[in-house]
Amino acid sequence: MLRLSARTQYALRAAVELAAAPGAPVPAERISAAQHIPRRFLDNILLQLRRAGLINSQRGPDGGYWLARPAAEISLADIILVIEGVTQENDRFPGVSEPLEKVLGALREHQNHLLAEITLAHVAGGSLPDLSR
Amino acid sequence: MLRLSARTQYALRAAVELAAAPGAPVPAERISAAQHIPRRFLDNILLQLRRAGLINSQRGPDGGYWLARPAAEISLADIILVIEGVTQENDRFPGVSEPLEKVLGALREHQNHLLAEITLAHVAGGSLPDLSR
DNA sequence: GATAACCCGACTTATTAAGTAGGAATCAGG
DNA sequence: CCTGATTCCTACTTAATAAGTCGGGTTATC
Repeated sequence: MLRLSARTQYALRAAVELAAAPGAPVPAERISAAQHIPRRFLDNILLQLRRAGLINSQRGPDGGYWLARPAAEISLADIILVIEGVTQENDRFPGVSEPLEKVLGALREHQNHLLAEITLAHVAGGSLPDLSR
Repeated sequence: MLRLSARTQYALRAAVELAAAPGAPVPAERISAAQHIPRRFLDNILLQLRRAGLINSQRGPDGGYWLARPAAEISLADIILVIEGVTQENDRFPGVSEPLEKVLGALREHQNHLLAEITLAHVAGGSLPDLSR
């Protein structure tokens, strides 16, 4: 079923936190406190997001992190993809069970579609698009 | 993201196999061969399905397993629920990330809805209902 | 040069997944 | 009532993944 690892959820929450504070670098410490994310673990995650080019960072006093693109141009799928990596598994459903592939495929497609629609701006702004589609 | 354990996939495939051979008991050995499922593991899974009341069994020669209800009355969700158990986790999304809860909720709901619609008869018969909803 | 921050790889620990093992119980046919 | 086919059941093993933790290094500002 649908399952997001703690790591992925943390990444999403951290990114939303950045989306909610545009303009100035946000230190990891503040994100950690606001979202209750273990500090060292968060470092780790932010590093991964930065390496993927989704966020930027600045060291030293008044340093911190900020989004590399406008919040409206970063989708939840972007972040999940970075954290979970490409899920390259094509399980075979032999014989009579073969239609199950279509079912799972449709499910994944819908999921990807929806997550690609929703941006950090939507979430941080509290105004989500229609979720029934 | 969407992920079904090997165990769950095996359970689905085994159930479809039963749906495709109504009337007579199907021995585990045949399911194992048709679906390439490790024999002992399959035993284990079928036992779980039986205990949940989804299938029946008969020991001895000409024994085997069969569906406890018509294939049209067993949904994929029924099977997944039995194997994965109730997923009782309500992760908190504090502060600005709170709307993420709605997003994940909507995703899960759509998933459950679709999986509750599709029955073993659909899959075994190869005629799936509209998957775009 | 002190302080505030990020940077980085490696390590640890707990849980879950995926199966395996060994046999006991049951049932049909001869 | 014996044999072989089959299910039933608990427990065990092994590998992978998840979820952090650790120890320090680097960079920037004042």
